[in-house]
Amino acid sequence: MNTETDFTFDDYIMPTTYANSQTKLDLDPSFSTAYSAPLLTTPDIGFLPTVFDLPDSPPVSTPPLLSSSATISEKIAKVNTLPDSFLPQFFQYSKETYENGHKKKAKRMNSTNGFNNNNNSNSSSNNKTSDEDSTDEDNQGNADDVAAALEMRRQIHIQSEQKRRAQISDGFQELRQHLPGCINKKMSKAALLHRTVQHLQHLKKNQSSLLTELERLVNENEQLKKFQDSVLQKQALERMYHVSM
DNA sequence: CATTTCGTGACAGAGCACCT
DNA sequence: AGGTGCTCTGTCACGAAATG
Repeated sequence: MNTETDFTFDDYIMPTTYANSQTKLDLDPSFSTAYSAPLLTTPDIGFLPTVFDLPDSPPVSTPPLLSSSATISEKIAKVNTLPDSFLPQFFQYSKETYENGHKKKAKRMNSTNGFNNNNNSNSSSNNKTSDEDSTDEDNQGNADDVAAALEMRRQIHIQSEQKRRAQISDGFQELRQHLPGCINKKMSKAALLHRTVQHLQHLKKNQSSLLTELERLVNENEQLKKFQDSVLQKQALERMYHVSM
């Protein structure tokens, strides 16, 4: 399990199928490493840490248990909080825009200056021609320049719109990849969005039931631990009684 | 025929230059 | 310093064309 700061998208989305419990719950590291004893497998729960370790050997020093309320609350908060490493994916485009800001500004300045310079050169040429009286050729040249500028602006606008649509399409394609049953399946964008909402609701429901089950197991483990302690205490007293006899 | 793709105009926001 | 005008960029909505 990754640390809280090293969180990936896959870690964030909890697995949907736990029925065949070959996949064990990915709990807190302290939980899985604390119990080196083999795990009891139960048909409904899937796994259960063994707390019954009752040979004559002295009681094993058990690591600190998960405190039911605090840890569960922490789990819930963790699951419902976006990890930092996930956030840049949302702001990727803005970040690129920010990082390229200076380049774009410079480019813009160059283009505007170039355009203005052209205009200035044109105006200067106009001044020259104004001395010689304006001719149809100059008017035609200005008209051509304006038309070229408009055409360039139009092409830029078209490319900008194409880029934007490509980003949207990529987003839908990526979304499709993450939705079970939607890969390589023909589905309209509206249906895809609807399916996404359904899937999110399903994940939230699964998450809720898993956290409930986790809480139940932690409580059960605490009860078993108390029972283990009482049994060990009883055994110790009986040993003392037999020795003194 | 529903859906997607594409070009286009309109608009908002940001940045810059120029003017007062 | 603040106002103004201009340009650029990104976004949205619309209609037409293309697609399956």
